[in-house]
Amino acid sequence: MNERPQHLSAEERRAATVKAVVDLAAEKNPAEITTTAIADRMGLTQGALFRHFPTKEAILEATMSWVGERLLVSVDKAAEGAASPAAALEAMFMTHIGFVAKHPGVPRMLFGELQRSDETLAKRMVQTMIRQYEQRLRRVMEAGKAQGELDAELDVDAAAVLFIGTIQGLVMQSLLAGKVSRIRREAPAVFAIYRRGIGAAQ
Amino acid sequence: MNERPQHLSAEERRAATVKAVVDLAAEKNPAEITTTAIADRMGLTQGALFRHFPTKEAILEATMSWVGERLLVSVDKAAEGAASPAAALEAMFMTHIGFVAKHPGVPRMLFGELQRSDETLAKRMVQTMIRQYEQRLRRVMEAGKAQGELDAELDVDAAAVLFIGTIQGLVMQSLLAGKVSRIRREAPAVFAIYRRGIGAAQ
DNA sequence: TATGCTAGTAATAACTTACTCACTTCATGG
DNA sequence: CCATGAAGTGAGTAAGTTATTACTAGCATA
Repeated sequence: MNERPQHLSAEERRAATVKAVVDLAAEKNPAEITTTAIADRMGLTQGALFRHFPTKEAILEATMSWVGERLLVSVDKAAEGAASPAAALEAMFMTHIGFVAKHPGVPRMLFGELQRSDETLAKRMVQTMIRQYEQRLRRVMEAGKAQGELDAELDVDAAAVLFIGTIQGLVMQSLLAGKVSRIRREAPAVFAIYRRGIGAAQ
Repeated sequence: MNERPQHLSAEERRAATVKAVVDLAAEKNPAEITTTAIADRMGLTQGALFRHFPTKEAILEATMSWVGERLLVSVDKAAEGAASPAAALEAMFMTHIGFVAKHPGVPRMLFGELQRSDETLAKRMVQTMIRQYEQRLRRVMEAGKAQGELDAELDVDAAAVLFIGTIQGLVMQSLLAGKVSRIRREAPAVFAIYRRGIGAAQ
């Protein structure tokens, strides 16, 4: 669990902390991630964390920032290379699923953060991120409608909600089964139904 | 917050406790529901709770049991009265959404329970409940396939996952917006897309 | 090599949590 | 009407939480 501590620069240490949080979230309830657990994972004493972050909140903020950037960037990149709006949606979906399969703790943390009753910065960061994500989805879908690939009557707001729900459903399934591997295997079939729901009539 | 305490029978007190937990979950992070918060809500001292439940875990188990019964029964009843498999699915969906709108804390608690790393009884109860739910969905969908109302090629496992994800997406949206009212308004449009995804080709 | 700075330690303060228990209050049947 | 058992009180405990701080180890460079 804990190796011998090594001197890292402040920047490296902050990055290592974020990585530790993301890793821990994959293994246990994000609500149970204590500063002690983070420090143990890094082979550090608990107090040392507060050399680099003023509060635990700040650790969560840094983690949300990391997640937001990585996820949006990779999803954007996937959409860019696609030949059509529908292909872009599928690429976004599969990239997102790949990200989640690689970092299973991420969707749990996001959902957990959204549940918090107090209005923290970390929570607002998650809200902003999801809204940006939805905006991207709506844009692609509007393009799909315009060129006739998607249903002309499609309610893009509802479709964006369902897109995210589709992923959430797969995450829930992986929690049920206790293993993340299923998520990758089941994703195509689930997306196929979604794709059919938004597509133009045959 | 707390009224004057009244003497209740053990059975009534246990029921009141479950209700307090469900209510609290609607307002705050389920992870933050402490025994003190529950007792306060009931106008009781914290120690009194342990006259009726041996542990906090037992309180959660009782709550999960309450949720499971109520949800499954009302969904079953909705499906029974439907004219066709597709109508049954829609009735189940709308009933489920109605339940969630009435008890917004419920889906959060279920998800939170699934996230727990330790194998508690409450967690296993949630797993069992969702599996039963999926089984009912699959049965209705198979009937829909058989009579040609649903796509003959439909992957019912994936469709069941997506059904639950559809609800989960709406819950997430209500967390984003901070109000539950939206969920009822947006549900029909989201279900319409889902319905289209599983329906027979035109 | 000496010096100054940064990272890390370890003890602990301040607080919260679930749970316990000796005692008190209540309500109801003989 | 009062004895008795159940429900409730409130003070307490042990364990665990974030955060603070006096001190130490390690690195870079003048």
